Amino acid sequence: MIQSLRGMNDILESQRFEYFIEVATKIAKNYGFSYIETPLLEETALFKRSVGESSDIVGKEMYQFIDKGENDVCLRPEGTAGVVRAFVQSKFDKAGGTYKFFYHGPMFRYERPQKGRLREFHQFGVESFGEGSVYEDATMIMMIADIFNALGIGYRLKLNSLGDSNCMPQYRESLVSFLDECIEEICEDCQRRKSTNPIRVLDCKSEKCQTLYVNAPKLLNNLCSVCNDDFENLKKILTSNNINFEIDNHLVRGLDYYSKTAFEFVSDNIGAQSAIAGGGRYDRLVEFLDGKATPAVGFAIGIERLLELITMPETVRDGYYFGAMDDEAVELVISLAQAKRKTEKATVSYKSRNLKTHLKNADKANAQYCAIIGENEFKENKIWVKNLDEKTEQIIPISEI
RNA sequence: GUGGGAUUAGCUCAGUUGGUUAGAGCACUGGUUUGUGGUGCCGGGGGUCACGGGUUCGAGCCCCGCAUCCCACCCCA
Repeated sequence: MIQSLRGMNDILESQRFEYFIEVATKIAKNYGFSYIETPLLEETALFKRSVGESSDIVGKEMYQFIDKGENDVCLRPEGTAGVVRAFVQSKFDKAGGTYKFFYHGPMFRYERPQKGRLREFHQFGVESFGEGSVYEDATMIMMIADIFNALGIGYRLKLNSLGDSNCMPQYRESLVSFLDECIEEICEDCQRRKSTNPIRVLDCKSEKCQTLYVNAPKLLNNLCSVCNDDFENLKKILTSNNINFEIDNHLVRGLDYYSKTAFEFVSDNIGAQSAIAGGGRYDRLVEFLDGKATPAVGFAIGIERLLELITMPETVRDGYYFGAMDDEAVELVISLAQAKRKTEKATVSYKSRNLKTHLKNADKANAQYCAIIGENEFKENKIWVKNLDEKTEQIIPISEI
């Protein structure tokens, strides 16, 4: 038997999946976002320059290969880079103004699979270009909160600010000199991080490192006045809109392009892979990808991780089930179902059955009405219709069904 | 990439110290004295015990390998 590749699943819980897309799409549109779809395959350089070569995603997790035209390409490991590429390629950066996109689709990362971590997984994401106000950051967070609330998903929101090109380099320097002082005591990973992306040491899982970093310079204490004011405003607007959050000094997003606001929504009910949404501001990325400097902010939601957390709406009976009790009436009920489908859902049994079996089948099919032609009805050109919710039934002429 | 656990029917799982023809519940399917479902009763089909080797008179059970899933690390949505 041929199996799907490791970490790549068929989507069989399609009702939950569809319902999530439906709810998230509706809310994103309410916030003024419109749908964008970009290719699954992109030039490898796109991700090297945006996500960053120091990240694990680019460093060791990409499905990368040389195609038949000798292009170095890879399956997208995340969604933002492609949207930014499309934004720049379409010259929206030069046109100016604001642009707001949402998307959903598969992402690919070659990782060891476990619960909540697949090699092909699906994200719903949103990107906003041209809006530098921190209120847009707050709006992003409120949009996610709306989506999760609509789906009945509980969460905790972690918040941090990474600073901008003004204060971040300075902070990085003081962090590196701090690391130099305790270089002998920190773990191997952190020693490597010191040169590749020092900020990431803050997120180190080693207890020993974390004990040492208690005395490390704090991001939030080193923000410039602009970043600090923005962060204060962000907290204020979230509070006044009843969004609960916790400040997490160690929240460092794993992609290199983030600056200023960084946030992560986590769930305590799905195991170790607890991040269900993450995002932040990336004001420099458009420039990195050869566009005109444009402020931007976005987020992504991991759909598979949410699926089991979604509270589905109660299913209601819907449509018709048609059946016949004698072979000679089967073709007639097929025609009736065919006509009914112009306006409603209709299923039909191709086999003649006794009434009890038809009712069972109609119930299983979750039909609202069970419409049956038996011996008597067939003679009289009538059909027996039962409302399965109200348990009422009537016999009506076939022309009236 | 590292460490640990698991894998028996479509699903959830039993299966004794290695010993005839591998079981249950659910699901599916057929019937159930007169045409009434979601909740009665009786029957039926369905298994290369993940896969490949090995030990043994004999392996679902013991050993080795491998694949996948799960858990933790790591990473992140």
